[in-house]
Amino acid sequence: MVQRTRLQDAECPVARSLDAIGDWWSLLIVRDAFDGLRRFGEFQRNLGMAKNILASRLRQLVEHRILELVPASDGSAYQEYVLTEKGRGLFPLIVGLRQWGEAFFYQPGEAHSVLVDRQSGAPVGPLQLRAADGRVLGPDDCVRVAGPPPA
Amino acid sequence: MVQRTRLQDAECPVARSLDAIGDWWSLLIVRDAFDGLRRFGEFQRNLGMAKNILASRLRQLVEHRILELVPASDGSAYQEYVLTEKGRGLFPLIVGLRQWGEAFFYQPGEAHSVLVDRQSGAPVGPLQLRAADGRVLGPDDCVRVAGPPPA
DNA sequence: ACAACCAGTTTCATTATGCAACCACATAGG
DNA sequence: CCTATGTGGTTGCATAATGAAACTGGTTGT
Repeated sequence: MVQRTRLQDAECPVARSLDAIGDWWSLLIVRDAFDGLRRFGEFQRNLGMAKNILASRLRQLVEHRILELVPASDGSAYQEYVLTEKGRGLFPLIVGLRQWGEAFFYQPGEAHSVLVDRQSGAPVGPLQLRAADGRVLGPDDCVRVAGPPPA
Repeated sequence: MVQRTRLQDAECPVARSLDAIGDWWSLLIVRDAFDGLRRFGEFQRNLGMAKNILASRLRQLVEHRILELVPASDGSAYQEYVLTEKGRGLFPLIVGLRQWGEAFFYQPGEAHSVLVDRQSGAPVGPLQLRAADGRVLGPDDCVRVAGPPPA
């Protein structure tokens, strides 16, 4: 079992998120879930990870309501792990990881899988943060400020 | 030292990214760096983590060229850790973690820090992935496809 | 010169990870 | 019905990562 709330600093949403998915395997499992994997064995074969660790991570992800167990879609007596709404909320994060990896870990011309828009078949654009008026914001355009005192 | 390339699956950019920043502390250090922290002691006090672990993480982050060491800005003989361009590229990821945390780990009305646009002072909008034509894309609007065979 | 501070390293105990073997139940074949 | 195989785990044990605390060596303030 993974420790929780290691931070005095848990009023920061980033820390709370990392507490749930901050270990090495969890996001890879979630990535595979976005790719349509559902069964214990599928995750295990695709990730090549130890079964006990996978079992433990899946348990955590279910506890955190990122995945949920549903009856198998093929009619067998087994169960499947599927993303909840909360789990699907991780989509921008997975895309962020992917785009950062693409930008900084590949030689120009080195092959890797790409994310494409289903409708056009064209690669997706970069993740963007925008201000209320539509300006795209970079790191220097933002500040973190203390939460509003409870109105 | 942390193991590298644990995955047969390293042709996936998500896996390469996680190999660099997939442990618990690294992204919190990067978050603090975005907030302007630069010195060993600042990170250590703010995160409350063991000094040996912090030293090891900072070393990794420097090796990965996410942080770099520069002479201290206050003129002292010490050094400071600052984000490189690659490190600054993690901005959308940190924002993604923050927004996911805000959306799913707080009760309505529970206080937390917020990210605001410097110019307007208003909270930033949600991270968005867009298609080439500007449509906002969700998880179901995208597919991962194998990288183009080297043209 | 001396005390406090800064940025670590070292040592050692605790915890997590990973491999391999094992096991219960489900399904498939004969 | 009986057996063989696949699925989805658990258990035990070795190894690796983590963490707390003490220690160190250079720096700074007085």
